[in-house]
Amino acid sequence: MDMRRLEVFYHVVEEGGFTRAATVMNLTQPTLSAAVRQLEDDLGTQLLNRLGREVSPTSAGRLLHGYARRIFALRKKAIAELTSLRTGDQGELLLGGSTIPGTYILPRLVADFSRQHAQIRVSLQLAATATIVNDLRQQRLELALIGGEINDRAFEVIPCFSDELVVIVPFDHQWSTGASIAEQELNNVPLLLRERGSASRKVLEARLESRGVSLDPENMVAEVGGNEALKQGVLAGLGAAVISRMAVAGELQRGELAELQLAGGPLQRRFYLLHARRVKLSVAAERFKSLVLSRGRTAVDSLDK
Amino acid sequence: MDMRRLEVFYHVVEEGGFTRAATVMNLTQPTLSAAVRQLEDDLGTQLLNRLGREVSPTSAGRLLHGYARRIFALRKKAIAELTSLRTGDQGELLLGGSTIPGTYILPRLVADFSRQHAQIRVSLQLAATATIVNDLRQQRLELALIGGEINDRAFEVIPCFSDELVVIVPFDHQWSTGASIAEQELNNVPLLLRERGSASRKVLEARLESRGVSLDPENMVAEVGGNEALKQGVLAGLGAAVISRMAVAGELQRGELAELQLAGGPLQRRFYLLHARRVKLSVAAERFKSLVLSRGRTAVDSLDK
DNA sequence: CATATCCATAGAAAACTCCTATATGTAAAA
DNA sequence: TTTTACATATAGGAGTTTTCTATGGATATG
Repeated sequence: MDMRRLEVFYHVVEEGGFTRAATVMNLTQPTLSAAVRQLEDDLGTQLLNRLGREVSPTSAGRLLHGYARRIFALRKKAIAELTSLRTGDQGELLLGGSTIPGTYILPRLVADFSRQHAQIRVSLQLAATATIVNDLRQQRLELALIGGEINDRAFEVIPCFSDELVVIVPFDHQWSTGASIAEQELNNVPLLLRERGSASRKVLEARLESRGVSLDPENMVAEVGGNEALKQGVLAGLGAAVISRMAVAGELQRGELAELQLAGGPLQRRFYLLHARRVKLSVAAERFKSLVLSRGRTAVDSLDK
Repeated sequence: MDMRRLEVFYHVVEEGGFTRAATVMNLTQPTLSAAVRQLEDDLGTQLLNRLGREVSPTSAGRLLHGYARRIFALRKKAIAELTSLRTGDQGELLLGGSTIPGTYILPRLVADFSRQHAQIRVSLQLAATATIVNDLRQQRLELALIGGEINDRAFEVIPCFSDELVVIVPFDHQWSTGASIAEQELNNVPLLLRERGSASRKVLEARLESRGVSLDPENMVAEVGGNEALKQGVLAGLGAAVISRMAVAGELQRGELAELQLAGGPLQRRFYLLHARRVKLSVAAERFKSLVLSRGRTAVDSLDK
């Protein structure tokens, strides 16, 4: 069943005649005549009773007209929704975040964004960097902010926001009065570490390597699979740890944990905003990207110096 | 938004690629490429992300695909319903009947028809002949069985079924023993009549006129607007009446009323099956028409002799 | 009975659809 | 990295379809 002809038929019924319908559709009457006849041939059913003055649908015609109305209403609605999606009035935004940015950075950005774009549903998935990247590739996510570095030309990667890893000890630790320690001294105390492969641990190891120090396995009290658990371990007095400042900002301020300066200077790390290069961003995602960059770009620029 | 292109887009998403969709649609891949591109231009929105290996919809594309699925499902359903309507498997039949045929003939026919075509909803409207004819003209009814004669080439009129008007008197009436009376004798007893213009009255007046008799207004006890009321009047002993045999068959059999033979022979009248000539009958109506004619045609043939 | 109005038909012009051939790009294999 | 396989994009032309103009036929109205 040809949709164009169905549309002609629909208008003919709606206007109660070929000539009137032709006017509405900006076509000529013979065109509509032919279209309806072809539709009737196609369906093998007479759809209209042609009376002299006007035209009325047969029972088959009434049935079909009901369907046609629903079909063209759907089309109209689809166009309207596409338009409002194109102008960014509504839509869905699927975000991903690795642990630190997903916990301490994105929630605030999402809140601000949602306030400005109440019609856009935002979903934020927290997961390991590798999972996030995979979901981006399969388009289960559109945009993500992660901690690990990505070297894949399939993704557009924009450095964005930064974080400092700090050495923390319990507030009553022997070092808690010392303002600064050398990197090698980390081997002199029980140390809690994140798991091998985590971004935090990579940054720490890179710093130690540049100083010619390697971690003494004897000192590792625990390998912990999460920043919160790591923090709890230090709070419990198990030892020292290197952790994102964002994760312990509260505890440091309240004096529950003490912070030490590393001799080699602050341990900086970057976060990265990324999305699949070939997937066109939705208007919503484009807007969120702008928001993230306007907030997080300046912080990175200072790191580059 | 062109429906043909929407259909192409729908299949491309459904099959996950242009080439596969082209195979399914019996078209070539460049055709689909062009169609989707034109659809995207038309809507001003990118609908598909063309990755190297395969193709996936953008968020706009997913939205549109949902609508497309519903639209084409509706079309499919419409075709299915039209087909079952064309083969007469289901549908609606709007019948009309004037008093006598609508009360004493059509109900039985409708019952038989419904038993054979359980899927077809039948509605039967009883009304005066003029109302029925008007409803046929406006297509509120498809087919009707009436008593009055119609002279309008807009209708196909088929004589069908017949009825006899009989003279009835109360069972204890002075005439109730007499087997036959002359027409002019009707003026010698109180007479109940149907209203002027009713088909029954026209038939009676025509017979009297052919005998050179006219009704004596003095004798008319009542002009009654309905056969049932007329019958009750005679049963109550108000006088004699001329009425359809069908309306009093039970009373005659039970001896509650007595029947007289007119000297001029039985007063026959015909019924007519009719429908608007220009309106194509539905399959259901066509079948009902056949049923009516097979039952009612023979009875009429005998009248023509 | 003439007139106005509406639908059907015929044939030609315009538009579009679809195809073939080819280019380009991507992902997996050598 | 280069090759191979596979997928989409592009260009131009053949074929079909759509649409138009002109005209004829049927019906209701004055």
